Parts: sequence; C-alpha cells; structure tokens
Amino acid sequence: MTKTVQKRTLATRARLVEAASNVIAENGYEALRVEEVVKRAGVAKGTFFAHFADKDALMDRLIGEGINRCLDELEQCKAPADVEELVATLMPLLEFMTCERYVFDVILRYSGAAAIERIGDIAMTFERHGQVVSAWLADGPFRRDVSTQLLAEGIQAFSVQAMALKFCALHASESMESRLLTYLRAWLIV
Amino acid sequence: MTKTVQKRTLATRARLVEAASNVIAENGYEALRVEEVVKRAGVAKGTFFAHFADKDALMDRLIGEGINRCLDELEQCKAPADVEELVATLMPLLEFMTCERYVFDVILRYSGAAAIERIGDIAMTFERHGQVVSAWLADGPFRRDVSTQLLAEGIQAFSVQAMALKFCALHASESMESRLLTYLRAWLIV
DNA sequence: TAAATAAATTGACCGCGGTCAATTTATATG
DNA sequence: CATATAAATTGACCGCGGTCAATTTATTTA
Repeated sequence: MTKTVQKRTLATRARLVEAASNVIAENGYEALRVEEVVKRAGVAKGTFFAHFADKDALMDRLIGEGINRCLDELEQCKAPADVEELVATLMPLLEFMTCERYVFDVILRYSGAAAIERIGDIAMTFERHGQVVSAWLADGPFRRDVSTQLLAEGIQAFSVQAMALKFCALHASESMESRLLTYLRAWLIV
Repeated sequence: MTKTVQKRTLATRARLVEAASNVIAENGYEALRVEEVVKRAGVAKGTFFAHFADKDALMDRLIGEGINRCLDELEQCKAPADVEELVATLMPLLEFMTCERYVFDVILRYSGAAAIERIGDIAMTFERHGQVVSAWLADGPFRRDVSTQLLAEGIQAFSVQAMALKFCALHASESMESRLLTYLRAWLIV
C-alpha cells in the first residue's frame, strides 16, 4: 500500500490542465480537442489518458472548478430575505451552467455521479449547493412543513428545468430568471 | 414549391428504421452503430445521413416512439385519485426513460428542442405528457392556487430529478418511486 | 554504483460518426 | 422516345476520442 506519486506526475497533470484552461479561455468548452491540449502541453496523446479516464473526466474537473467558484461567491452572500432575492442570488451560477449548451449537457450527465466508484467534481458541487441553499432556507419566510433538505432538492430540480427550457425552441420567449421565479414562488411560499 | 417524394425514399427510410429497431431489440440502444444499421439495411453509409441529420436524430425518433407508446397507455388511464396513484401510473414511463443510462441522456439532451428549426419527437412527447398530466390535475385532490400547467411542469421537473438520482452513486439507496412520491406529496398536496 | 523493478510516457493504430464529389436512378420537358 | 434536370445513393475519406505494446525514466534493492 505504498503511494508513489512522482512530482513529474503532478507537473504533467498541471501542464495538461493549464493547456486545457487556455484552450477553453480562447475558444470555449465545446471546441476543446484532446489533441490540441496535448500539443500545447508538449506530451503524447496517450499521456493524457494516463491522467484522465476520458475527455469527460477533464471536463468534469474544469466545469466543476467553475461551479465551485460560483459557490464560493454564494457562500459569501447573506441568506436571501425572499424568493425574489433567492433567485437573483442564484442567477450567476445558473448563467455559468448554461454559458454553453455543451457545458449544460456535461453537467446534466455528471450531476449524478457518473461511475459507481468515482464521484466526480460536478456531483460534489451539487451536494455543496444543496447545503448552502438548505442553510438559507432555515431562516427565511419559506414553508416549513417539509425539511430544508427537501426544499433544496426541489430548488435544484426547478433550476434544472428552468435552465433546460433556456435551450428549448418551444419556450424561448420567457427568461430563465422569470421562469425560475414562477416555479419557486409556487414551491417555497407558505 | 413542388414536393417530389419518391416512394424509393420512403422505402429506404423504412428499411433503416426497421434495421435500427432490430439492432436495438437485440443489443439495446447504446450498442447501436450506424455501420451496423446500414449493413443490415443494405445501403451505404452516406445514405443514412441523407435520411437523418445524425445518429442522435435517429435516436430521437426511436426513443420518441417508445415514449409515445407509454403515453398511449397513460391516456387510457382514468385520472389518478391521489398522489400515490399518480406516481404509480407514471412509473412505466419513468422505467422506460431510464431503461439505459444512454437513453436517459438522449432524452435530457432532446427534451428541449435541440435545434431552433426542427422540434424533435422527444420534445413533442414532453408537450404531450404535460397535457395528459395537466388534465388529470384538474379534477383531483390537488392544490389549486396555481395553474395545472404549472403543476404539470413541476411534475416533470421532479420526475427528471428522481430519474437522475437513480443513476447517482450518492443516492442509490432510495427507489425512484419512493423518491418521486416524497417530491410530489410536497408539491401537489393542498 | 549497478542491476532489478515499478511508474510514466510514447505514438502508431483502431472504432465510429460524419462529409462530399462523383455516380446512378427517377422524373419532367420538348 | 430522347434529352435535360432533379433527387437519391455510393464509398473513399476525414476528424477525433480512445487503446496498448513498446520504450524511457524514476525508484528500490543487492
């Protein structure tokens, strides 16, 4: 049970992540190609897959990072005083999650842990999100007949719905924010 | 503005769909390969893409068919008398939608219309689902302070959440049905 | 320090979805 | 019926994610 982590390993992985971040900064998430990443990192293609199970695993990590940055902001906020404030506070996170259709697709695919053994970064952010929101609900003008945990899960469900409809041709007219507002008024109000 | 639809076209498309259905019946949705489908249909690969924009378009159609079969059943049912009955009635549909992880992923991706111009089969089934459920809610012991339309959207949101958690390692313990029951009791009860 | 062992890296190769210029087949026109 | 025109079909080819036996580099052992 020896853990032999060479620092070369860390260095290579860091170079891969760095290169990937640059590609994304320049062209967005969807345009990322593994071949471009390894070229910039100066390693062979096989090396990439020695560090990440597949391309999605890299995305899980990078998008997870982005979500966590949003959650860092959320944690700074004081508990919203009403539904309007709650929705407004959540918006930056939802905007990031829907910055690209591809990003939203990856999030949906990984919001539940993808594999049995490995629980991905994105799945962990959903847990964290639930806890942050749950804490807010404890001292606000919201219904109390069910647990804050359940209310928080509902907020996630409605958030996903509102985000999904952003990409839906059938419902493009209403904004994500106003839609979520409608949902959460019906869900949270006593 | 002449529409010249050769019957050869229809025949070829039917052969492709037939072949695809057979492959799926034998090996499931995820295992479907376009090359296998065209081989069985006796046409070249390019022909497939003259009939379907991409592989997903075929999946949208075939999975959409499956959902519509479930909805046909649902329409036969009389309006559920309470939440328990409602959930029980919905289960066959949810079971089909989660018969494979791949199937659920495709459904999520296409539940909103994928492209602006073309509204896919799966997206249409969500509309249909909303209408069927909405009609049920009009005469049942459910809350009436918001529209049945909104309630139906919430049922969809919670259904998606319950299905997603079925594939989630973090929440594998509770069944899809009991989870949905918890959600909908909190959502629908007056 | 040299030999043995384990870990990291390499790049040719594969599978499979998707493209397109060229060809075949059907339909409209004189 | 012959010719022009449009539609359908073909298959070689490409892009890109992912694999793996062979090789290089680091660590352990004698």
